[in-house]
Amino acid sequence: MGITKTQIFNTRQNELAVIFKVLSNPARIAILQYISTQKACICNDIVDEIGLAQPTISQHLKELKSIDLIQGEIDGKKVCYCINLKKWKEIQKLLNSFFDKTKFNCC
Amino acid sequence: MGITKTQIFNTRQNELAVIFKVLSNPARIAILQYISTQKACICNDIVDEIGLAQPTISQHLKELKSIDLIQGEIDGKKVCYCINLKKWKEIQKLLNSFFDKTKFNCC
DNA sequence: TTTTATAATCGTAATATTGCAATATATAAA
DNA sequence: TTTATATATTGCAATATTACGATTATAAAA
Repeated sequence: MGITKTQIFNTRQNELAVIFKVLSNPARIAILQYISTQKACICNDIVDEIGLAQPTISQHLKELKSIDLIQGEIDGKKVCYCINLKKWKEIQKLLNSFFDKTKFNCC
Repeated sequence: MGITKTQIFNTRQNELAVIFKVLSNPARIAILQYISTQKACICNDIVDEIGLAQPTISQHLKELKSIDLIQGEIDGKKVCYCINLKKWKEIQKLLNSFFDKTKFNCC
């Protein structure tokens, strides 16, 4: 088939899967790391920094935005991308909760 | 194209992406949660528990095994799947390190 | 207004993922 | 040995993802 059967899982499970999916690409990991190291709100040097074409980067940024992990502020003809600190910490907490709640009663 | 350009990213970035990819499916999340709630080393009631066909579950288990997140011990004609506690904690630490190292100097 | 620069969107090719039926394998029970 | 049960593997159809060229939209600069 090719389509994930989200209907048979609960909201939390699907939510976790979506977050993990957004993070499941090295380009998006690299973009997040790069954005976070910039002192000023540096924008599409991302294209120069990462070795991918501009439409590709733009698409990855869109996916990161889809879960609010980053925000883009328009600054003239440039767009300034920043990590959404609130969401970032929220997600970290959510993932830790997943890892902590999974118990090891077995073997 | 359709292929991720892993060559242009570093080992850590690719490693993180692979871990996130394995976790990026609600069936695999559900399997991990189910395995972890079982007191005894219960095996493939997983198929009955999750609403997916046996070959599909088998494939998901294989992917979870690919990063050593679970282990399967053969017990007669059954196989007993358990979470690999060591790896589990290792991955949690790795993800936290990723989340912690990402700074917020921006906006 | 025209040009230039920046970033988003569209369309598409290559490849990956999801899920399942059919089949294979392996072990236990009869 | 035969049969039944549990799990893995194979092959395939449907769909998703990745990447990029071409194009479009927007705004600053000339």
